[in-house]
Parts: sequence; structure tokens; C-alpha cells
Amino acid sequence: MRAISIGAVAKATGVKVPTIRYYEEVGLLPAADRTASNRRSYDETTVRRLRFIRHARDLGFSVDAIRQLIDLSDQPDRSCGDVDSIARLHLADIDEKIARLTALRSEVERMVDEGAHGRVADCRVIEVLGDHAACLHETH
Amino acid sequence: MRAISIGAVAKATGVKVPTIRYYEEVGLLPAADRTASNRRSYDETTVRRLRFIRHARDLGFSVDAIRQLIDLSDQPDRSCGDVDSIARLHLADIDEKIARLTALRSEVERMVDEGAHGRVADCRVIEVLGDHAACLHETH
DNA sequence: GCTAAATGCTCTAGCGACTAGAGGATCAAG
DNA sequence: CTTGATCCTCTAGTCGCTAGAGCATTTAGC
Repeated sequence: MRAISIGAVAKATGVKVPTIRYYEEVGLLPAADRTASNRRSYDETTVRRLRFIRHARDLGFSVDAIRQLIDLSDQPDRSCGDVDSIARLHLADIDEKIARLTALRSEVERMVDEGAHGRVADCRVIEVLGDHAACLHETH
Repeated sequence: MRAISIGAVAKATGVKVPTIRYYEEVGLLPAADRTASNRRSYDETTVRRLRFIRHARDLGFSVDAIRQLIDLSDQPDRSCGDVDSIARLHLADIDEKIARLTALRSEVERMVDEGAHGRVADCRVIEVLGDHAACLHETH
């Protein structure tokens, strides 16, 4: 394996240099080997791990969830169940966010649909914001 | 108007005490009057304003957007157009978030639906995360 | 071989919207 | 008069980075 600089790793993975250092700091990446002049030196293993991390982040997994997934993927003989339940938890989380946003959306849309009147004094948006009773749902 | 303590305002609005102080700090609320012993002293005006703020926050408006809305609502003779466009911008923002989350959702669901195999070594979740090519969409 | 630009290093601070806690003053009820 | 609730300010932490200062080192062109 030949050595790769942090900049080259950044180019290869699309993860920015400071972000790579940050991932090291928070324990998503092991402390990198250093050259004689103290620069971080990587190999293909790190590039693969970073691609994994980036992909999981793109899918919205938290850094903490990714740490757990990495720990699990380092123990290939364990049951897949734990990995699966992390992913399912994340799915439930996404569902909740979508549901919440959809409820908000209808509320805000209703607000703007009631129309812009001439003056701020008659503005439905301001009025609705000031009076929770004007809302469809108790809980947004 | 009689004086209301910060705790009473918190109870009346559902906004926590430290959050009220924070809103003052960032300029959503004017600096409160103080009693002889330096405690914040409010009246009904603040309670109404805080309800407005809280409602807007519940609907996902940013503190910055709320600051603009408050400024506008203090000028009742202006056109309602600016208020309306803030709300419409927010609506577009919500739509974008929903679209993004929906795309993520399908990706993550597909991942967990491919099933938990016996060992982590065969786990589809780990595999998909490690290989972006296994995804439906180029951009999540 | 020399110089200048690029890249690397560490450290600190900032984003948004709070939340938590320390350490101290004051108030209200029994 | 004491006790507990409430209030004050200040600092630091949350999450996942991003930006910048102020250096050292490497690389490319000449």
C-alpha cells in the first residue's frame, strides 16, 4: 500500500480536508499515521472507510449511528440484527420528520393561501401566527 | 397593566425561562423592564409577542425570519407583500426538505428491506453503505 | 538551486437555537 | 425565621461541521 496525503484522500472521496480531520477527532477514523514531517498519511483502507462514512452521512445517519455501524462492521461474525435495527430506527426517524413537515406544510400553505391583503394590519399570515386557535392541528 | 414575572410568562406561553432570556439576547424581545431587585418584569404585550414567536417557531420559521415578521407587523400600514413572501419562501423550504427526506426514505427502506442475513459479513445494510453504486439515485 | 504557490499542521471560534449547570441573590409561604 | 422556589449572570455544551490565524513543509517552475 502506498501513502496518500489528506488532500488526495479528500479528492478521492469528496470529503473536505477539515472534515477528515474532524472525523479523526470524533473517532470515526483512527488516528492517522504520520510522515517524518508530521503530515497525515493514509492508504486505501481509509479511502474505503471514508466513502462508507460519507455515504451514510448522505443518507442522514448521525455520526453516532455511523460509529456504531463501523464498530459492527468490524466484527463480521456478529449477527446482522444490530445493524438492521440501527437502520430501522433511522427509517422511523425519517418517517417522523416527514410526517411533521407535511403537517407544517399544510398549515403554512393554508396561511399563505388565505391571501395577501392590502396592508400588514389585515395580513392573514401575521394574524394566524398571533393566534394559535386559527390552526387546523393542535400539534404542529 | 400589571407586572408579570419571567416564570409566569413562561407558564402562560409554554416558552421556557432560559429561552425567553435567549430571545431577549438575540433581539426577538426588547430588553425587559427590571424591578428594584433587577428581576425582569413583563406585561401582556410580551406574552402576546412570545405567543407569536412560539407559534412561528413551531411552524418552523427561523429566528431571523421571525425578526423580519415582527418588524413588519410593527408597521401596520405597509403592504402585506413582504410578509407573504417570507411565508412563501418558508413554504418552498419545507417542500425541499420533504422532497429530500422522501428520497432518503426510499433509499433507506430499500436497504433494510433487502433483509437481515445471518452475519454482519453478509449484511446488505453494510454493503450498500460501502458501495454508492448500489443506490437508486445518484444524489440523495 | 531558488523562489513562490500550494498544501499541510494546530488551535480557536463561529453557525442555529437552544439547554444545562455553577454560584449567588431574592422572594413567598409556613 | 427558615426553607424552598424563583430569579440573576456567566460559561460551556449540543451537532456536524466551516472558517480563519499563524505557522511549517512540500512541490513546481525557472
